[in-house]
Amino acid sequence: MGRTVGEVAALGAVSVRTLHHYDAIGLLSPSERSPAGYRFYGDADLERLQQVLFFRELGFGLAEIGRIMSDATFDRLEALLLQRRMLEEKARQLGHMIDAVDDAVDAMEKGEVMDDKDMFEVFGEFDPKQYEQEARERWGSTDAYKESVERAKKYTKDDWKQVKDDQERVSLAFADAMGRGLPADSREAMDLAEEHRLQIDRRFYPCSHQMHVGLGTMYVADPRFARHYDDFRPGLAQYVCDAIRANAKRAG
Amino acid sequence: MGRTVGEVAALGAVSVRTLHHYDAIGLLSPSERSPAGYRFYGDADLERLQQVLFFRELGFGLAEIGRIMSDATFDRLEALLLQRRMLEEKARQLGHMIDAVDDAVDAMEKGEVMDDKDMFEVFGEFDPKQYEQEARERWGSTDAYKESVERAKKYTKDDWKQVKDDQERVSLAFADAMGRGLPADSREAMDLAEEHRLQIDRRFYPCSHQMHVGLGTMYVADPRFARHYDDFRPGLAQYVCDAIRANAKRAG
DNA sequence: ACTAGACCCTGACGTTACGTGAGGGTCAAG
DNA sequence: CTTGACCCTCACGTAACGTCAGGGTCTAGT
Repeated sequence: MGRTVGEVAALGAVSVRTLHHYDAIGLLSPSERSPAGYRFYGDADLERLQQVLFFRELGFGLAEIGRIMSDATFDRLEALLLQRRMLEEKARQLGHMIDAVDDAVDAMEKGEVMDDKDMFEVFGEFDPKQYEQEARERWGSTDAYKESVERAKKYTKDDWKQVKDDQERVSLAFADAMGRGLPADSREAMDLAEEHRLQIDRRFYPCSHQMHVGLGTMYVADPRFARHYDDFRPGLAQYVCDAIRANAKRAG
Repeated sequence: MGRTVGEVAALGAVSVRTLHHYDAIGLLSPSERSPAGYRFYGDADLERLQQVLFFRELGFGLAEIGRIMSDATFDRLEALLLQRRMLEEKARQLGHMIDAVDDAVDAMEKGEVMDDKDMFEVFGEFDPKQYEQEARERWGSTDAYKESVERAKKYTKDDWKQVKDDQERVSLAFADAMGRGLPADSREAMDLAEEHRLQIDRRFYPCSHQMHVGLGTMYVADPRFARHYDDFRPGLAQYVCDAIRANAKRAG
C-alpha cells in the first residue's frame, strides 16, 4: 500500500492540489487507486516525481517534462546527468548575478551610471530552452522519431536485452581497439562508431552524424558517462568521442 | 529623450508586453510620455527596473516588489545587499540540489531505494517568503508603520539631511566610545544604541528591540554594511551590534 | 505630399500552474 | 453510531505575462 496524497505532500515538495493536477494532466499518476478513488503512490512514482521536480526547478514546462519523460528511450540516469549539468549552469549564472549586484553597488558608490546593456545582460542568461533543444535531440521530436517511439513501444523484454547486449558489445569492441593501439580515426574505430550510430538510428530515432557528435561530446563531458566508458578501459570515453568525430568527418 | 519600450526590451531582460504590464500595475512607469503616448524610460527608470528584476529573479511577487520599493525608507544599497545575500543562499541551494542528483545517481547504481524525505527535502529549500518577512521588518508593513510612511512622505530635503546627520553623529559617537575602550555593554554604549533605535522608531517605523537586534546582526553580516561602519573605525560594526544586543538585554 | 515599414498605443482573450473553496464520500478510533 | 482527519471531483480565481486585433506615429524614400 503506497502513500496518500497527503503523505506525499507532507514531504514538503508539492501540495495535494499539485498532485491532483499532475494526475489530471497525465504527468504523474499514482500506480494504485482504492475502490473509493484514493490515490496511492509507490516508490517508482516518487522517483518519477523527483525527476519531474528537478526538471521543473530548471524551468521546463510541465508539458515538456511529460513529453521528455514519456519517451521510450528516456533514461533516468541520462536525465539526471543532464539535470546536473543544467543545475551547474544555473549556479554559474547566479554567480554572475552576484557579480552584477556588486557592479551595481560599485556604480552607486562612485555616482556613475551603468551601461544599459551591462545592467541587464545577466537576466535571462539561463535559458531552459537551450536544454530543451538538447533533450529533444536526445529524445527526439520529429514525426519520424515519433514513429520510432511507436516501434520501440513494441519491444519485448528480450528486445531490450538485445539492445543492451549490442551496446555492451560495441563498448567492449571499442575498448579492444583502443587496447590494440588503433587510432580513433582508424577504419576499425570509425566502423565501430558507425555501428554505434546505426544502432541508435535503427532502434530508436534518426541519429544524424551531427547528433552523434553531440552525444560523443556528452560522453566525455558528463563525469558519470565518462566513468561508464572509462570503467571498460581508462580513457575510453575520449576515444569513443574521437572515433565518433572521425566517423562524422569521414561521412562528410 | 529616453528609451522606447522596444529599446528597453532589446536589452534582453523583459518584453514590451512586460513593460506595459509593469506600467499598468504601477510597478515601473516611464518618467516621460510623448504627446502620442509613447513611453520613454530614463536612467533612473532602468535602475529601478534592474532592482525589480533582481527581486523577481529571487521569487518575489510583483505586488510585493512594488510594496517594498514604494516604501519611503527603501534604500537601494540596502536592497542590493539583501538581494546579494538571497542570491548566495539560492546558489547554496543549487549546490544542495546537485548533491541530491548525485545521491539519486548513487542510489540507482546500487539498486537502492532512497528514503522518501531525503528525496524531496531539497525542493522548496529556498523560500523567498523568509526574505519577504525580513524585507517587511526592514521596511515594515503594519498600520502603525504605514502611518510613519505617511509621516516620512512629508519630510523635506532638510528633514532628510537632519536624519542623515543624526545617523552620522551616532556612528561617530559609537566610534568614539569604542576608541575610549568602553565595553559594548557599558551604559554609554547602550545609551547610544537606544538613541539609534529611537531615531528609527520616531523617524520611520516602530523598531522593537527585537527588530533592532536583527538590524545589528545585518550590520555585521553584510560586508558592505560592515565596511560602512568599519570605515569609521575598524571593528565598529561588531561593536554596534554588540551594543544593540546589550541594550536589548537591558530592556528585558 | 504620399507611401511603406518599423514601431508605438490600448484593449482583450488565452496560457500555465496551480490556490482556494464547495459539496460530499471514506476511514479509523472512540 | 459519531467524530475528526483525510480523501474525492468540480470549478472559479490568481499571477504574470504571451499573443493578437485594430489603429496611430514616425521616419526615410520616392
